[in-house]
Amino acid sequence: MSSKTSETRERILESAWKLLADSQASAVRMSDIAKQAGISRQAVYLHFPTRAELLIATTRYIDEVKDIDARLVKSRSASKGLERLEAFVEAWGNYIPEIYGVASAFIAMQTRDEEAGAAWADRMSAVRHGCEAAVDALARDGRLTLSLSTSEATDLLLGQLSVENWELLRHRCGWTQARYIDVLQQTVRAMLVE
Amino acid sequence: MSSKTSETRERILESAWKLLADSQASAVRMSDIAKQAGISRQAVYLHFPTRAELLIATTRYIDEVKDIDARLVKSRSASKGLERLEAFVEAWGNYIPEIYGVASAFIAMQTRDEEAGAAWADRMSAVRHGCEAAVDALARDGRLTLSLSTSEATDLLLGQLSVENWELLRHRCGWTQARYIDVLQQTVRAMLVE
DNA sequence: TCTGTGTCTTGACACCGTGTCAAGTTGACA
DNA sequence: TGTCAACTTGACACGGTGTCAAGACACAGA
Repeated sequence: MSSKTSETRERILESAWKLLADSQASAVRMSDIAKQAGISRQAVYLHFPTRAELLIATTRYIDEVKDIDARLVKSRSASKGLERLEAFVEAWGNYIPEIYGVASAFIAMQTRDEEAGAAWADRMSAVRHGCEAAVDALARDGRLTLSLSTSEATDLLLGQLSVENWELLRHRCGWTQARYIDVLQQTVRAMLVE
Repeated sequence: MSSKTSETRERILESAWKLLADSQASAVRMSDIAKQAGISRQAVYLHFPTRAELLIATTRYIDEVKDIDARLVKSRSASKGLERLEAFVEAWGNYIPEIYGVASAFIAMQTRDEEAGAAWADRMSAVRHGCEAAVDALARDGRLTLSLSTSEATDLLLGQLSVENWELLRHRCGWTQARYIDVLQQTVRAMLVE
């Protein structure tokens, strides 16, 4: 029964999401996810061939449920570069908490697992495109800092908006989410805008 | 024979350093290090109880050989805050390549290994002190951006000077080391200096 | 020269997590 | 009633860390 299949599949994805969200990411094992979903460990492998593929499917699932595209509309439709940049920082910066669990599982995994590394790199390249679009819009307005090429500015922005930087400020340094967004907008503006 | 002991110990540290420097950090196993040092895997455990302790000892060894303290003298002796900040960015930014191998082994390990996590956090707190000193000097000169507290400015600087950010720019984005230093000095100045 | 001690070797093993395999159960549907 | 797909149980291989025991070897001091 295909509805039964996708029901179980969804329960696995929900379980993975939940566990990754509240525990230390890489401490979540396949058996934990199975237990949470109320099925056997082997049943998980009937739906997802490897841990990496399960993580990949989980991010896609979150993107769907949390509607990443809708969050980016405001940024995409901004007419001025500066406006676009600030909307992008806000949208992505507020999306990081949603995916942080899965993200840190990927980050922990990417050193040992080729597939996970590729999947995460792919995801980051999508973020990079967002950064690039904002930087390009800024350059078109003639407001990009002169000493930076658009590609360098994009790289810097990507680093600023990295999950690792978010983790540092929010978790290790105890910033609030609101302050994180505020300061990042201000910082990025100081860095990139003439 | 204590001279023999420390000779082997040093050979292990050298081997760990070399392997971590040229391969993907977390792919380096205890047995690889043993082979490189020309001894058995078990002999490594006679000198270092765990992989984490070996990594810790390796960073200390590198600090000694590469004389981290000497590199920070210029920054510490700067009279103006801005001068201190730039010297610090240069010193630490140029030190990262030396320790990158071990650093990424720590970063990969910290999620699963409590001890490694603590050791790396400890190391980072030393860097934070350096950041803090630069920020304080800036504040004393009245040149710290008004919208930031000194602790926030310190956190931002730490993020900017993180190994993860260095890796992003140098490895994933292909920046040269010289450009990395240049741009970072400029960026950090734009972010923090009034 | 004998003996003790510290360093290292070989080889075995426990543990943990991932992924595989085989045989059996259950429930829905024709 | 028989078939098929989804799931279960239980076993196992693999790779990496860390432990343990028995023995080789060299060098010290009596």
